Amino acid sequence: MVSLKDIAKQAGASPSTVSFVLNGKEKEMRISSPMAEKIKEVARKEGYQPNRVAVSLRTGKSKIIGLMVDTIAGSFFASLARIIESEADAFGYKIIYCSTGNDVVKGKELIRTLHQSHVDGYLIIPTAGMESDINKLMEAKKPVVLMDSYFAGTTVPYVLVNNFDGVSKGITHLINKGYKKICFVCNDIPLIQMKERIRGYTQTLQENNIEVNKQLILETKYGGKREEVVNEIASFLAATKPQAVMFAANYLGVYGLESIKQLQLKIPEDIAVVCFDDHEIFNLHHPGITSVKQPAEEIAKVAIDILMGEMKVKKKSKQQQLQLEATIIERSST
Amino acid sequence: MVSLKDIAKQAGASPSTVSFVLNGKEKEMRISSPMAEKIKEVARKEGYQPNRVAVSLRTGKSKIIGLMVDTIAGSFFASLARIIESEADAFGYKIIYCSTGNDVVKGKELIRTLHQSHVDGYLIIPTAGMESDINKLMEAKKPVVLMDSYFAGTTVPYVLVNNFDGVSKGITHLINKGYKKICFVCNDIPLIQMKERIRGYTQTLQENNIEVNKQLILETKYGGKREEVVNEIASFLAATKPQAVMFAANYLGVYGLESIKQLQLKIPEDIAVVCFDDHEIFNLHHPGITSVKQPAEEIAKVAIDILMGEMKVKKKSKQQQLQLEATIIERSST
DNA sequence: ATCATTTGCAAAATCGATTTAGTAAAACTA
DNA sequence: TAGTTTTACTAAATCGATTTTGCAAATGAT
Repeated sequence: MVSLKDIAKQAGASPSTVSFVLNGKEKEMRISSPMAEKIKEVARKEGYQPNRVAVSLRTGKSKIIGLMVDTIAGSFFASLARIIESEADAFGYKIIYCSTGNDVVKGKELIRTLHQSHVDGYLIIPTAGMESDINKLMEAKKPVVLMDSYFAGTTVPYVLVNNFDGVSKGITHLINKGYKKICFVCNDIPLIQMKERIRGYTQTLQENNIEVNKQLILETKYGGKREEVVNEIASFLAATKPQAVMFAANYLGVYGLESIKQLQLKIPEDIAVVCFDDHEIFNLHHPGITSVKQPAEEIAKVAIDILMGEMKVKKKSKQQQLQLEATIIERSST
Repeated sequence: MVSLKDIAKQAGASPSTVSFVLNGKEKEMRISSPMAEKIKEVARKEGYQPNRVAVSLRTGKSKIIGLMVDTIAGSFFASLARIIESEADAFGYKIIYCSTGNDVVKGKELIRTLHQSHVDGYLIIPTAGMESDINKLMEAKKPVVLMDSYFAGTTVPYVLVNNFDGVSKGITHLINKGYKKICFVCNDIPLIQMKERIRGYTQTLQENNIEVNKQLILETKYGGKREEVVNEIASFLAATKPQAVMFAANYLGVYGLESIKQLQLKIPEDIAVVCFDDHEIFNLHHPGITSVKQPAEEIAKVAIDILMGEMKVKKKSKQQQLQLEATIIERSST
């Protein structure tokens, strides 16, 4: 690899002069234009590329953003990742992905690794138990933006869908279609977004003068085996016999469809279905499954914007904590 | 951040001594055990973590592997990524993901960025036009392993499914079920794996004494809009009226199911379906779609193994270029 | 003509580790 | 006891950039 020193030697200049010129400080450092031209010429000819590791060591900046997610396989992540990558690229930043696999210990380790690797900023989809680590990052003045969830009462910036309103839209849609006995299937993730979704369910029913029956809420174990969850949902639906069901997450919807298939129920005749968070499968399924779609692209864009503000790459956004609107996609399941 | 120098000061030793001890070279450098213990004690107490950037600059090693894929959203990638990450972790390596979005220019840029970031090794799912860049990496003696595809006639190590045999298994399965008029839907990616899949189709038919009719092969444009491809497949199937169809990639299968839905054909009564490369949707679909599953986990493991061999982290694998067996998953579509 | 500025660049310090070369003191040898 | 070897470290060079300080030569002011 050709180094700055090599360029200096070839151009008959000192390394400092070369650095000034190639970093656009020739005016400021009053380098003569013949000298500057010579240096640029040599650098171009030799295809000089600065050693990012050296730059990072000296400047303390890596131009890299760490993106931590629970699982890299999810479809929500997939839609986020593409946008985040291209948005970051526009600011000259690269992304390092890593997944915690919903393992707190691994999450802590990863934060440490990213920290050691001197990433300039963090985009995190937090899992339970990460609050303290994230607070440490904040104390260390590291730019952090959370996505998909957040911790109540902190000043950590976040961007996520309005979970309460999203579920409310789904439930309202069902009520408007005439369904009264509506089940809700969620999981036991101890994060705020799930609480919000449950609140969206109960409160919307109340507002429509429908009595809330706790028996109609199923809280499945998060991380449970697919088969077990499918069976759990099946027996729940068999026992409660609702007119409609709303699933609180797309994977629950996918599992739920399997349960419904098992029970040989017809959608929407025997049971209407709505799911929070869209999935390709819902579109392809026969009949199509009505779902509440998260504004993934917008979330990604806003998150990067806030982060760039924190990193002083652009001017700071006024709003650091916000919830974006979900939209309902009507298909044939309701 | 606490640095090696700080530890040295606190322990009353020189930075070099601290470095020796913390890198397990105390014997070799005959550091006295009281001194060594003191240093370890201080390092532990202060929670010292070496600055990876500095280490990387000095040693030229980053303990990072670059993983380049065409798109991060694909399900094949999702299954690969998890395994690759955990396998690499076992060797103390981290993964940087990046996606080319099937853009040759972006791919070239990314290789340069990774190179500048001093990644120790490359795992690449190559796209058309990357051959020269990959050859350059090989010339520079960089450890590279290709996945999912390869370039004929080069010595670049690769791991992928046996595409020929995989398709052959699918077609054989259809023939055994009694289907004779079998269509094949593929795309125009100019990569070897697609050629192999087409060869798998034609050759298997021939071996079973079924005449190959070029009219029964549809080559869709890769990267075409979903709707257009769906319509293209629909009119193709309407025109050819086959007893069975095999799709050469899982996204084609997904699109194809939509086409079939459009045509209001019943699976498998009106048309039997097999797809190369499994997808969650095929399991959930009613009826389930028979597919040929790639051994994604094995591919990931073997790729990492070869790469570690190249990087001299473990002893070199004997075989550097290999194709793994696909397995057929029988569902109700055939 | 003399002193003060400005110009144009180079020297050297720095980031935080690793690694080679060097060096007192202790131990051993003859 | 003088010379050699071993022990137990430390000093300094190094990786490749950035950035502060320094310093002749040219220019300007009086």
